[in-house]
Amino acid sequence: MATGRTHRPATRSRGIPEATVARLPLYLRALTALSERSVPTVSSEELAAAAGVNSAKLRKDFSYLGSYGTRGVGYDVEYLVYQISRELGLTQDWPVVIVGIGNLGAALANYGGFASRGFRVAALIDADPAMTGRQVAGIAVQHSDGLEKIISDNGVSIGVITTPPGVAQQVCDRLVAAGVTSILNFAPTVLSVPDGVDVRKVDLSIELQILAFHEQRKAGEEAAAGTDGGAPAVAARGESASADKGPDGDVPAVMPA
Amino acid sequence: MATGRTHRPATRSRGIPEATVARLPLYLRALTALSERSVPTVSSEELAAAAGVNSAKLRKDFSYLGSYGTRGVGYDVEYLVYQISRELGLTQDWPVVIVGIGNLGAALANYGGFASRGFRVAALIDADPAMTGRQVAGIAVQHSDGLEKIISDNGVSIGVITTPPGVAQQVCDRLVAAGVTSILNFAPTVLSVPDGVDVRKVDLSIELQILAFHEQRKAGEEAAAGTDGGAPAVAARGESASADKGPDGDVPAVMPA
DNA sequence: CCCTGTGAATAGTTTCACAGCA
DNA sequence: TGCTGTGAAACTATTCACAGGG
Repeated sequence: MATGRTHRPATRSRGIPEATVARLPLYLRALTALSERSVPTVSSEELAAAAGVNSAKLRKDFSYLGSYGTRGVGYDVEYLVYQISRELGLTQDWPVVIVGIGNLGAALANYGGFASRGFRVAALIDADPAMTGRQVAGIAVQHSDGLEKIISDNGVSIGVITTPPGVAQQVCDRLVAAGVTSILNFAPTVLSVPDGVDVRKVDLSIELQILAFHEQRKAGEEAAAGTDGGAPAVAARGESASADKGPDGDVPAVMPA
Repeated sequence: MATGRTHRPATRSRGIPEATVARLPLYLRALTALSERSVPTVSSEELAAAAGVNSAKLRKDFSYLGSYGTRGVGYDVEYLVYQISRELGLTQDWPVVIVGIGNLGAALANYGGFASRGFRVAALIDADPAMTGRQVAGIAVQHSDGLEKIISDNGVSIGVITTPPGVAQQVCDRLVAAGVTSILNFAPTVLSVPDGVDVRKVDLSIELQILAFHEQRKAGEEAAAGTDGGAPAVAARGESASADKGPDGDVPAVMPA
């Protein structure tokens, strides 16, 4: 696996922390909303509130991009929209393919948030011949036989996998072999990819499980409180009852790896 | 708004780090697969590979749960499945409602990963009268007028929001008022909730944007043929605006695999 | 003054490396 | 001997608090 090789000489002129990168889209969305309301400038405090983070964090994040604010005033909304877009690479066009057109694939194809950023759904691909030719979100579904050609004809470097888990790895392999170097995986499987290929995963049930964990803590917390009969207290072995967890509104997206 | 508690006791007891909690579902999935293949025990090295993490991390994670392994041997698969399930609160039944039955809501309703864990879709709710009564994943969609009654009748404490962003906050408010204390939000909006309510969000376009960021770096990388000479003033100061990307070193893969 | 930008302090996470038990 | 469990070190991220420009 990862082989610890390359020990980056720590050259860090332009090294934006992962945690910051993961928040840039958040700021961008908030800024876009302000822009649509023709708000000209915004303070770190206001923008932070709109993005759901705290202002010190936001200022620190922006400091990695450069000094784009004006002391005593705030940030110019349009300028910041542009800078963040550029930093994220959204000023260019990213053709994307979605493989596996079930409900989830269709949901993604219809999702407005893609087109409004730099993403363009170049193709929808499915292995089921019955799906081929069907229109989803105004795009004709193509059969997976042509996957390689579709990738190279469209210069696709980002692929989205929304197939059943059983075929996700082989779809992934084909995507990578065809030239895709970034994959967003919705299938509940661990994908293995060669060095140089990025994978991010979104796992629907993991998020729920994390919520359940915290929910359970809450339930245990009100120890003596006789709540409704809806929640059966599971009394396993010697339980701890003390649970403490900073409730916390701003948990970033899915999970930085 | 961190308000809430000052700081946790922090000492020993039962404070499992968030990062660890977020990985437990991953381990659980890998273990479940092993269990289905009737594998009796597994070493940290093997399990880590299956879950896509490194073994030191996995052992550290497990050490927060207790000492469930056997030195020189590994972990008992069934026992660990049980322990993790219990820790995550999956040994109890979690009725869940999904609000907003578009493609995404339907995808979630059909998602097998829920039922197989402790989650049960108690109701599908939509504001569109045309959806009411329609069957999705074998469950009849109910109108949102009855939301409060559905929540309390079923003792629901976890809600999933898959509505358009414009109505997400009001749906959220109603869920919370009706007693929901954990929310999984798929709408691209920042939800505000009272203290004590957990919100996690899954944002499809954010993930793509993060990929685009790294993808852009890769593309610019070949330009950096010249060795990055002496590190410029560490301060990252100066060198403001302009200059499209002065890409440098590599960005490690998001997920070593 | 107000608000940004940022060093310094703190908190949280990962990795190392090895003691110790089956 | 082989593998877990865990302190300690290294690294990353967040928060504080204030210097300093507008």
